Parts: sequence; structure tokens; C-alpha cells
Amino acid sequence: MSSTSQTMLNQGLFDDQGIPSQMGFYSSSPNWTYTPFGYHQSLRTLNNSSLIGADHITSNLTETILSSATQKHRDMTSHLGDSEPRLVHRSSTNFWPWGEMSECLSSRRSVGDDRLGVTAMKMKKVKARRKVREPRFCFKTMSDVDVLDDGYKWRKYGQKVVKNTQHPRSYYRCTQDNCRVKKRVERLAEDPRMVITTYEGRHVHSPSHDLDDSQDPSHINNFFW
DNA sequence: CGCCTTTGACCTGCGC
DNA sequence: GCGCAGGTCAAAGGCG
Repeated sequence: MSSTSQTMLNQGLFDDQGIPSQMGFYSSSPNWTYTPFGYHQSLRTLNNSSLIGADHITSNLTETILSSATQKHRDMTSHLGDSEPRLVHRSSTNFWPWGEMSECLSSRRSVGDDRLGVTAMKMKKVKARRKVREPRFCFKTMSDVDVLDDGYKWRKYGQKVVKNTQHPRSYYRCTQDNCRVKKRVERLAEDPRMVITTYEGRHVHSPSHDLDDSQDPSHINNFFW
């Protein structure tokens, strides 16, 4: 494993077998989406989705991650007779490292602030005060509806108008007890047809809705990241 | 009645 | 230290 990969392992991006743990991509299987939370029946309202960011991922690492993820998906779906996995990022603009993502979404934080570019003094301060940052994952979707059906139950706990955007950002929390996963939903300022969904944290449970499609998820749940 | 959304207030981090 | 902006809280009200 390269030193870069080792670093990513240390950051929790890969599991001990080198499989990416925070990546998600869009499967060509009908009604199934692979996310950092697992491979689940989801995003039924989605008609065009793109993975655009995840914590700690930089542009020059995405190909490595995606090829690894693709291989894993191949391994997983070979028995399903599915066609080739369709990677989510269909163009470079649809796939951004988290830092650029934050910038794009009008965050005032500079790129890399939460990673390497802070002074020791600041680090101490951050360590003392800042809450543990959960892994984050986001993608954009062309959709008329703001809230995509991702299989989990969410409760809205806030809405905020973000500077320089006409559309408010909504904040949701997973309703499951002991599950601290949150998501933010907003529309892209440059293209209001695009919905940006950002997940933070990992679910400690399976999707809550009843799985009413013909596909039985049980054999796939074994492959949760 | 329970669960949900709405919304203004409050908290926190950051730049100047 | 101050002001701004993002994120969260919690009371109030709506809905099934």
C-alpha cells in the first residue's frame, strides 16, 4: 500500500483491506444506490445523481478510490448479472473534493482548514473545543423535489438562508434513536434544478422504510461498508 | 396525541 | 473584540 493509501487508511477512508469506506457511487441496478452507509434501495425520486464530495478526498486520489470502488462493486454484483457499474461522476465538475465543495457551497472556511493547514496553536484550540467531525458525503441530484427518498426517516430541525443564494438550506436529523446522522439539503445557486444533499455521519441501523420492491436486499446488506 | 415542520433566537467559529 | 454567517435549539402550531 502506498504511503498515501496508508494515510487514507489512517483517516478511515479505507478499511483494513484497502476498500474505500467513505465513497459512494450510483449503481446501474434499478432502485439501488451504493453509499457510505451501505448498499440500499434508495433515492427513488432520483433521476440524475452525481457524487460530488467527501471528507478528506482530494482530486488526484479520486481515480484510485473510484477504481477500487468499481472493482468492489464488480465483485459484489457479478452474481447479480448486473451490467457494469455506472460511476456517479460523469464529468469532472460533478465530482469535487470536500474542500472545494465547501467553498462552492459558500462556506467561509478555506480549503483544507479542517485537515492539514492549521497551526499547532489552533489545533490545540480545535481539539479542546470542536466536536468530533463525522465523515461527510455529498452528491448533487437533478430533481424537482428537495428531499430524496433515501430509505431513512428524517426530521427537519432547521432551515437557514445561506448568503448569496436564493434558496434556503434545510437541516435534517435521522429520527432513529442513537443515530446521529444528519443531512443538509440545498439547491445549487448556479442551477436551481440541482439539489445538493450532504450527509454527515453513519447510520447505525438499516433503512427504515419497508422494502417493497421485488429485489430482496438481504443478500446485499452483507456488503455494507 | 404524537410526530412533524416552521421559524426566531441563540450559540459558535472565523475573519478582520 | 466585534460582526458576520452557519448551525442548532426549542416553542408553537399544523396535520393525520
